[in-house]
Amino acid sequence: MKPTIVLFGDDFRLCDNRALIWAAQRGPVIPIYILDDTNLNPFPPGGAARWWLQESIKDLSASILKRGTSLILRRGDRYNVLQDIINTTGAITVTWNRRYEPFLKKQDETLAAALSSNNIDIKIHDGFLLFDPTLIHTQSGTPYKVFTPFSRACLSTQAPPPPLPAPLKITGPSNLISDPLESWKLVPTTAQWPKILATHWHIGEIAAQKQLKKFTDDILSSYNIKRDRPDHDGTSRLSPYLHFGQISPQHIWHTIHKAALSTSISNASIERYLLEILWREFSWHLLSHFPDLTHKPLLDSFINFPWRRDETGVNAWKTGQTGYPLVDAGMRQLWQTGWMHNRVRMITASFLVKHLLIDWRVGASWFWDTLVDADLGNNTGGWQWVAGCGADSAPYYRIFNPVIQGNKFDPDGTYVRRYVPELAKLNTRWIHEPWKAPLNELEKANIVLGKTYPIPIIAHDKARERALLAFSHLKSTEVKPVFPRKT
DNA sequence: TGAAATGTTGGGGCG
DNA sequence: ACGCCCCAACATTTC
Repeated sequence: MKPTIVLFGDDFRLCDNRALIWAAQRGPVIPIYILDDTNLNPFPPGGAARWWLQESIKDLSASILKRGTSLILRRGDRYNVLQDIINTTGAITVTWNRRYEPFLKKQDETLAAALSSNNIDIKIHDGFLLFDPTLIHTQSGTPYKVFTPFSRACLSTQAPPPPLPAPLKITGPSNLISDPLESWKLVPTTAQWPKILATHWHIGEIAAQKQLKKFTDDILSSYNIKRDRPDHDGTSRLSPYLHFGQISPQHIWHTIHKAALSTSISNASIERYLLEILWREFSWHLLSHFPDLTHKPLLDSFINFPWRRDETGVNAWKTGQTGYPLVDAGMRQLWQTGWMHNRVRMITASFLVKHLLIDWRVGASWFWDTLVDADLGNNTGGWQWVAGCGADSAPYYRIFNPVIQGNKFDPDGTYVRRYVPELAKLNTRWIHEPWKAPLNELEKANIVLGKTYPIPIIAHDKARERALLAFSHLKSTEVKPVFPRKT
């Protein structure tokens, strides 16, 4: 029996890895990960993601080794590398799980065509999304551009297949050359930040499953209430695992449904979480249908929007020095931990786009570089949503007030105090608006505004007024709202 | 999965 | 008993 080459991509798992499981059932397997940085990928993984990638490769290597063979690491053009392996092993079949990042998708299609023309059998499996984007569409056959009907369509179609167990044994040739992972230099060896990130995360397939269990056991029951509270650990924190395929969305989907049956978890929490998973699905389906969305607004009216250029403002935003405690806490959480609470993502993004009138792509690219869960579908969808130029997105006049949001979702200031320690001693009354605190209150807390903590780089009411004016010019060309159809 | 402005209501103080 | 003002609480509309 000739070996089957399993080409790993964004699927660093054995469990429910359909390409791997399919190959292992047929016979010998050559699992391989190819780092292809010879190409012109417009969205190569950023710093934080490269760190997670490196750790994921280590984890996958170890677990494949336990099952009986080795993960082969190679760097270079994917076609050339595969041809080399094919020539030395006599393999005639290559399999992988489908990818959806526009550039990678195209690259995979080219690869499949090239190998096929050399009489290599290609078998492509699914597992990154719950539903096939070509199968979820409106009655007229067009992609959904509004979330609610999209989610309804997902929920009323055939349920995703249950996850498959990991292959017990993987056999394969053991004489293949593999690069030492260190030689790829995915992460700078001298930098401090990877060490700091490492204190916040456990990476790997087992870690992903543990996190899912922790979520369903301890967090899910109050998800509906706590998911908006950055001061609580109320979210799933599964995003990086999901992005790197250390857990499949099918696995999550079925686990959540099981939890809904066997425990007293409220329907509201279950439904809320499933909707969040479907937002991911929505973003990816849209990106799959409109591959330009990574750099082009869905709404044409935004194409010539006069975004401001403001190096100083962008820098204050990136480093968490805007003078708005909640915004700064979020941006610092991002830098320190490679992750930011979802509500705070909306608030910080809104601040950049609406208060500072900076192009959403500037923010998207910073998130892309710093998030361990940097995910082209979610990131693109999220930023277009905030900017108001995407599908079913926030209207232009929805401008988050960081003070109100802070009082509402971080009422004790716990989150701000954690990430903006220079404000830690400030009375809760002023924690989200230190510029209004009486001088003696600031003194008591050892704060000198403008020295130990910045004065707001822009006044909220002025910024709001300016944004409303700027965005209101779009109105005339805005897409008209859809009215209910006559039946 | 906003916020601010504007409108409405109703209870209490008071002449 | 009544009208009037004030204003908080809530509702609606506007950005």
